Amino acid sequence: MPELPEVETVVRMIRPRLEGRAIGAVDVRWQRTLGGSSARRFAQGVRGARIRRGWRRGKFIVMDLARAGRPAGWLVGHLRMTGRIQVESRSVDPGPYQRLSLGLDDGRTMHFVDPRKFGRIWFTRALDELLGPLGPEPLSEEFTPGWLHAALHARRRLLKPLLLDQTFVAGLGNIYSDEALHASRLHPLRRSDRVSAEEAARLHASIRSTLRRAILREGSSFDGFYRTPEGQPGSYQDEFRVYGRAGEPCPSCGAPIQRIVVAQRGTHLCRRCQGRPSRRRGAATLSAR
DNA sequence: ATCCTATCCTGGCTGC
DNA sequence: TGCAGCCAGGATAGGA
Repeated sequence: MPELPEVETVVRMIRPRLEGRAIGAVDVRWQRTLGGSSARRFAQGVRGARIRRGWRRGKFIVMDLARAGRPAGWLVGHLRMTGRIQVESRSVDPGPYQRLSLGLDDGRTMHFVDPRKFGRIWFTRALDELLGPLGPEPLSEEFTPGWLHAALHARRRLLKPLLLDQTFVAGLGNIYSDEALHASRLHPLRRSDRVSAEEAARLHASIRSTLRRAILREGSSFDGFYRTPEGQPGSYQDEFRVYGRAGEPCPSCGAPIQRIVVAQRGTHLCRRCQGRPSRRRGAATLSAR
């Protein structure tokens, strides 16, 4: 699923094809891709605008738009689970899952393709309404071990759902949360306010190294969905230590990887390496789906 | 404050 | 072979 490393890869690849281009024809094939906005309003916002710069915030793809050299709102995309962005010459058929297409002034077309229809593309003049709630970028200078420790103690949440919460830290999803927790030897059911400064520092380092390594590998592909805009799979799935490896031996200690369900998400861990969950009042949130 | 469930969606899988 | 039913998952809304 596209998480921070996949979205970063997409942005790096589409930037050179989109920056400087002006948007022409707007073709909306699935209304709800626009997230409630009307096709007319969307088209008015983007048609004729020029893309100045493309960048990433969390799992959002952001394109600064301009008209006559002046800022004119933003084109924002979120791939959710199965969204893809392809920039192709006009003759290339985007296939049956085409949801939205934007003509470009170099004769090419940017397609948003999304089998499961969860992805969204917005035009907005108030970028902060979309990005404002996000927590810090985990690869930014703002994200420090000290900040993480304090932030963990400001909440009383289980680690796994907290890492998935985009208002806590932006960009982690199910895969990289599991991988980072394993690398830091912390159980996904540990309570955030009971994590020591040393453990928080470990988690901080693990989140960063996992994401950086995954970016180098252009993300993870394993279910046929995620592909780079070049159409190539990423390769970080070859380095998964726990995700999707239930029953296989832990690469650190050899004990079998377990799969539990936390916050409705498949969660993978090594019980030997990652210790025990924090004791909670009442029964645990552990259910075997 | 935090948790849980349902919702949005479809392709792929399981089991009959 | 065909088909019903379940499952995955990011984000969010609403209820407990």
